[in-house]
Amino acid sequence: MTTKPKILLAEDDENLGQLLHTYLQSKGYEVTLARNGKKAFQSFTAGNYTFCIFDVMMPEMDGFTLAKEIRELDKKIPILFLTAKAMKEDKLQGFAIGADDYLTKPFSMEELLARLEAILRRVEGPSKSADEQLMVGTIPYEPELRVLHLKDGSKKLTTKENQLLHLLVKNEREILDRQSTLRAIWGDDNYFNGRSMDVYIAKLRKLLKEDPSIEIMNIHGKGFKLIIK
Amino acid sequence: MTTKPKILLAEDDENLGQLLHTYLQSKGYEVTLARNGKKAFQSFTAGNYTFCIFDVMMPEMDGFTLAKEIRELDKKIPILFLTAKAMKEDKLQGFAIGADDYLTKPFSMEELLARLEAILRRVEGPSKSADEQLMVGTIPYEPELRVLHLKDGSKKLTTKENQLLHLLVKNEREILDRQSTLRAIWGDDNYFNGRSMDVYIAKLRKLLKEDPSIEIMNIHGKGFKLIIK
DNA sequence: TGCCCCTGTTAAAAAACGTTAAGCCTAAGT
DNA sequence: ACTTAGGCTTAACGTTTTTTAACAGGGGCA
Repeated sequence: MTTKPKILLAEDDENLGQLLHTYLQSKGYEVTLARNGKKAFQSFTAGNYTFCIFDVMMPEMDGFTLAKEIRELDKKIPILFLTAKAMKEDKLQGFAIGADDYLTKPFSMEELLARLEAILRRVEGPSKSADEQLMVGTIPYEPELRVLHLKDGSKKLTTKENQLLHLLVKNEREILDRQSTLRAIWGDDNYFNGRSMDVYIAKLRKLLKEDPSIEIMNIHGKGFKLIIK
Repeated sequence: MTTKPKILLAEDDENLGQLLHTYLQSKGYEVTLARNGKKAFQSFTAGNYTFCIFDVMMPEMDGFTLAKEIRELDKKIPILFLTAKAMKEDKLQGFAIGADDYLTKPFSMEELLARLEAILRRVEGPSKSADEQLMVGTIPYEPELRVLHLKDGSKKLTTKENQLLHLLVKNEREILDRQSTLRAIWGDDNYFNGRSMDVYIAKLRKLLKEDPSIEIMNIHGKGFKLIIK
């Protein structure tokens, strides 16, 4: 099966819902967005889905109950939960085990995508590899292999260099928010991690200097933005 | 056709444990009985199981936590819980959704068997049973026999080499978390075991060098990742 | 203008990892 | 009991990666 996976997304928050919808679509998934559990359930029975993402807290029918109902119909479809931060540990535990995965709000899109793809990979077998070849300006870049193909030989990136560059590239022409980025890569946005990030921005700038049309622009007080002229 | 499924049974009650053990064996399963969660975890990492049955209440490490640790290493292995009757509803819910199934004590052997086989039937798919022949890049690898078929003869792996390689292979393209791995194979993630693991990574790298498309990549501060280019 | 906070950059310090070899333990054979 | 061999751990040393420090500009705003 090489068709793109169909994802059922149940999220009542308009903003987050739309955001996830467009993001996942841009990553090549076919997404159905349902505003509550009941609608989600209806969609589920109508369509042929390969993956579910449910917000736990929703009107009409919560993600919990929804999952239960769906498990009645399909015992093996992967379900990923989005849970509120305030959720109690012992409840979370329940999810952690049985749900295929769960994410605590707030989370980064990248994190969601990573988890999702990890699960899909397992379920579908190692048939397709996400071994994409991106371009940063004129420079070929393979994020999975952490390699940048510069004119004078290939440069292996370090973990952090790669994470940061990958984020920049995936969000080309969009502001990469300082705080979110720090939380995504460093786990915490304290002062020192911030400085560390600045150091890595400098490193990347130096690496990418070979193509003068590439610019990592600073948006004062906001973050960075990758621009290809 | 596959060989008989290997079941990991974790149950602290001697009587019930023995009973289930013999019963399941008589039904054609290969069963390993662990008396507590910690031992179960060790067994899990040592052997190649297709199914788990965990008592929720156990000394050392409860079935809950056990499942959580195991899910770090194998996202799709079916887990069936045995729960006490007195268990609270909302905790049960957690299980109900995510666990592949659960049984409330007391239950009949027949019931257990029925559920077990129901799950196995629907999971079956690409049956990854014992004595399978995996491929690491172009190198044939038999985890059960702990043998790697290199160009210049077969190499018998040591216990640790095999455990680590098996984990890497099962989690190809995914990060193998340092801590989880250490707990899984060494039982404890202290400094020295960490260094020991690094030594084994070096050994594996040397062994697998014959296929240059194989890379054991380090994710700084996180763990390792097996990548086949 | 002057001040403060944010960023740019380089270098030093610290932490994590890579690798080889020596030590230690255990189990098997004598 | 002695010896040997294999497997695992610890030590030692080298390298890489990341963080922290230090200093130098800049941007925005009173």
